[in-house]
Amino acid sequence: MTGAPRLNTPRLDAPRLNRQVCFALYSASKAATAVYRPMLDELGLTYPQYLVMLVLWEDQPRSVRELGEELALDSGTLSPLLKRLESLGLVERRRSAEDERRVEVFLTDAGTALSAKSSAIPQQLADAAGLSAVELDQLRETLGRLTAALHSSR
Amino acid sequence: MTGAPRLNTPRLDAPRLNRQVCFALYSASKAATAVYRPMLDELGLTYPQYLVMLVLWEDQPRSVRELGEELALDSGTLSPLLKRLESLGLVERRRSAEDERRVEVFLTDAGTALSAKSSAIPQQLADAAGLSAVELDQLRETLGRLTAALHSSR
DNA sequence: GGTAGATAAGTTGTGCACAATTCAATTGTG
DNA sequence: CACAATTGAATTGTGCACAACTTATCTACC
Repeated sequence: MTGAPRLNTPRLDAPRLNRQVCFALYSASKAATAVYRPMLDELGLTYPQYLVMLVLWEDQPRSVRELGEELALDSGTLSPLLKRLESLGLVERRRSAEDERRVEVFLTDAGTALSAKSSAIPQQLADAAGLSAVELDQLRETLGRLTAALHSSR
Repeated sequence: MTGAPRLNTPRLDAPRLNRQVCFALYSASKAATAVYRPMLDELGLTYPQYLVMLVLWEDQPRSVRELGEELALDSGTLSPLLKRLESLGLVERRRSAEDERRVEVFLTDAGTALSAKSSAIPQQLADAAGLSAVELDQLRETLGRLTAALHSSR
């Protein structure tokens, strides 16, 4: 491996490309939440609130810290969001008995029941995406590697 | 084309997959802006402000409406953002003489000069992304199709 | 030329997202 | 045991993002 670096693929304009990729990411993410919005409106949820409910539907209770790790959100975002979910009657927050610093988030019956109402949403999104299952899988994999690389670069 | 529908690729769990893709999108977008943040801090810009400057560096003046079309942002987001750029001394806003409904956004000398200081950012991002130029190109293309499909589904 | 409808920008209100700070509870160490 | 450092959650402040609304201007059509 000596000599001048030489790419075995056509040289692309990486900086401009990268800018386009970052904007494409920002743009696609906004477009996806815009498609979610009318569906989630019927549940009375925002997209971040829906993400929290998805985590809780998988396993509960979860502490605020655990939710934050799963979703990459800090307490500054989660604390008021969870208060809104609580005032909607979907979750309850209780101080942990073992460690009184921790706040455990539980689903209420209404919170558990909401899962059924949300079951059609993923398929609707998949339909709106206009990509094949294989493409979606590849996209998810690439985005996962990208996110990991971006995090490790800090 | 008769008979039961049959996919020529392994059946993947589209709903769960799709949920993962949407979260991966949301997550990657946040990770990218987090990598931008310390670089943009040195310019005194946020990521959305940087996007506006990128558009203006390409061609100016631009009306608020034109900026909104390029970036998919409405006046509720752009009006206060542009005021902040103006108070930073980077842009100027003037009512158009031909159409007094329009507000034209111009770069100041300081705004033009900032372009040079930002020139290293795209390459730094490309480095942090950890993907090849070909992968970035494919990602951009897929995201573009995804965004278009999501928009047309509304 | 007068008026209805469309368009451009701004304002208001709600809800993230995140940095920085605060406070209480817990853990580790001498 | 004491107490410094750490951890978990909440609070404060700034800046998007977007829906809904307001105001001013412009265009079309009569």
